[in-house]
Amino acid sequence: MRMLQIHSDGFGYELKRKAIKSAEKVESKTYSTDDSCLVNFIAAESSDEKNITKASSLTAQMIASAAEDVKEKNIVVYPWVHLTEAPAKPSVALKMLKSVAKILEEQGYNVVRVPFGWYKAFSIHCKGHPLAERSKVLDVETTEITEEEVTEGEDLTAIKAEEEAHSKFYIMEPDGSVTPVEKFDFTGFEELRLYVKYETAKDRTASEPPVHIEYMKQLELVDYEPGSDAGNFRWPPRGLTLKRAVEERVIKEMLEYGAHIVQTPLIYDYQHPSLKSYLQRFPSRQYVVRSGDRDYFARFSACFGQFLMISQAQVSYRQLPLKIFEIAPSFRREQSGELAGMRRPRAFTMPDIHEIVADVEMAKQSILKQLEFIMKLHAELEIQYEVSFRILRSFFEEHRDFINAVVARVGKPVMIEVFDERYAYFLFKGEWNVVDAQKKAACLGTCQIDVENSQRFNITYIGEDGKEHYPLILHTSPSGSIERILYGVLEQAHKDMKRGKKPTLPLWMTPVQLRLVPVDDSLIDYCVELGKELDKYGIRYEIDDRSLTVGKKIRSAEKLWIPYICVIGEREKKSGKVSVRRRAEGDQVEMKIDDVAEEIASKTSFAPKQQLMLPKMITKQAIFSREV
RNA sequence: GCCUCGGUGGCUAAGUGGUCAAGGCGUCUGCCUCGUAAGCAGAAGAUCGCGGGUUCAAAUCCCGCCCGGGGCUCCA
Repeated sequence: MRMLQIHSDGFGYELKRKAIKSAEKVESKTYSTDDSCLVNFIAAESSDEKNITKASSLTAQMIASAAEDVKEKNIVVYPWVHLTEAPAKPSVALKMLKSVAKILEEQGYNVVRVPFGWYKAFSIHCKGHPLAERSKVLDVETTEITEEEVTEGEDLTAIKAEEEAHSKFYIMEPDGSVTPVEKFDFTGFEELRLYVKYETAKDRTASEPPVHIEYMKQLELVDYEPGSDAGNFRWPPRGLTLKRAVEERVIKEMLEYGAHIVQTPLIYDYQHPSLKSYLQRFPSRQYVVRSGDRDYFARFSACFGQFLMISQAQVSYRQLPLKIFEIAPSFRREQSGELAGMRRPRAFTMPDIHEIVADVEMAKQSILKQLEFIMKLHAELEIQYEVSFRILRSFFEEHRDFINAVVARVGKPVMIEVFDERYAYFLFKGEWNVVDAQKKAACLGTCQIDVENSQRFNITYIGEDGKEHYPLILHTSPSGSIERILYGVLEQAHKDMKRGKKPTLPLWMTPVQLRLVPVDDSLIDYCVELGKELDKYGIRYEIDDRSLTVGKKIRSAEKLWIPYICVIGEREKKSGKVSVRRRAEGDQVEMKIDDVAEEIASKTSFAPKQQLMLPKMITKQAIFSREV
């Protein structure tokens, strides 16, 4: 906000014509007074948009203080955009000026607010005393520091630092060579080209909706819930089956990695000292939960719950690296315009592991180990992904061998962002991204070296010397949120379809792996018998017991992308085999039911057995959003 | 949050001021007992997102709100 203040003998204006479409409606086009008044020409700036309330109240404060100095009760608030080169949007400016006027009125001043959005003539007569002409500049953020009560350790400079930090983008190849992105030959790396373009040029135009949204409804996986807040989804049984299958898969991997599995609360106290400080890092995007006369926020990640838990645990150097894992919902109240299906919801399920390490050396070793499960899980998603690393320049230069080893393990060219000043809690961050049909990118897995939060949350371990030490913390999501995974696999299915392949979901997570299709009603009982064999292998199947033609039943199963469709008639009952349509192979073969089960089981042996979470008989299943 | 486009039975979708709001899918009933992507016939199902306004008359025009898509911004 910028402001020119004139203490004047009298003031008048006349509206000439509208300067902008959204000019305020007015009753009278002229105003004039001979009374003494303090005229404030005010320009709202784009920086004020970050916190209009604060900007308004500080501006009002400045005016009141100036009015106090010259003992003036009459105030004129005059919108004058020409004071700044970075004006706020008109709507914001108007909101702010209205708010300033209101605050001053409440304090007992006589306020005249000059209409917004008009070309005006005005007359003024400056009193000419030493305090009669003054100008003020308000920076919402820096002023906030001096005006607000700030507890020790709070770091308000971070957000600003992030804006000002400047960084360079490179492509790093598995052999360790580094090329600035603008000089790299992307031939053969089309998705990496798109990803880099998205990250650096910030080209974000899309005309079509994200393709996964259509599929998520048709396949009856997940759907909007108009009765909830935007970005909070409902999961019908097919989708829930998939979600659980993925969750259980990640949990299994984390247990094998040696993690402690925990669960922590969903809501947290705004007033808790560590959390208060942590929240200063981030814009206010929290869901607020009112309980009694106190406010809590719904967690936006699993970090604090785990940090608070570890900070009160007994940890010895003998247990390092110590691994804590949790998978549970998190909530971020993103701006409504940012929401986009499963790419960006407001409620999501995030697998989150925190690894406590003694020092940078141990951190590097652990990262190399984490890379193994991150790479493995992403491979199991059967999606194309692009990897990037964001690294503090000093760390990049001092640990070049480590960076080389990391990129070599990824095994293909990656994007590297090297930044000069640390703008967040990490000095090293890896991201595994998908690029979708809209040419937009979103991050799945991530791993970060956090050098800040052990102090903030007072997390310590007892070293060999018997003394307390602050560790480093590795923040890692082995797979990204379940919602993002679904987004990734559906977008991948779309890419496959464009290349002429039938779209599929990975066999281990697809809700129904096999459907038994009897050619007529008399064979339903036999299908139930066959189902018992499938149960022995933990195969997820259902039986199409509807009275439909075989063609119709096949079509129905194909529309749901069911990977194995088994047709059963008298012939099969006699031969003891079933006729199998295999989606991935695109063929039709005669097999014994045990062999089909064996095949599915062996292709999915790495995943825990997951039950299908609805009745097996299709006539007993409600229709939520599938077509047939 | 701002800008912009949209919302019509469970799904899809025609209708842009004037009779009982078209069709398709699905659902239900009956027939057919069926061999690898849509068998036949009939029936039920809609306060046209919600609220207000303009008009003799509103799904249709205007205002506000809710939900969704896209853009800006943002992405801990």
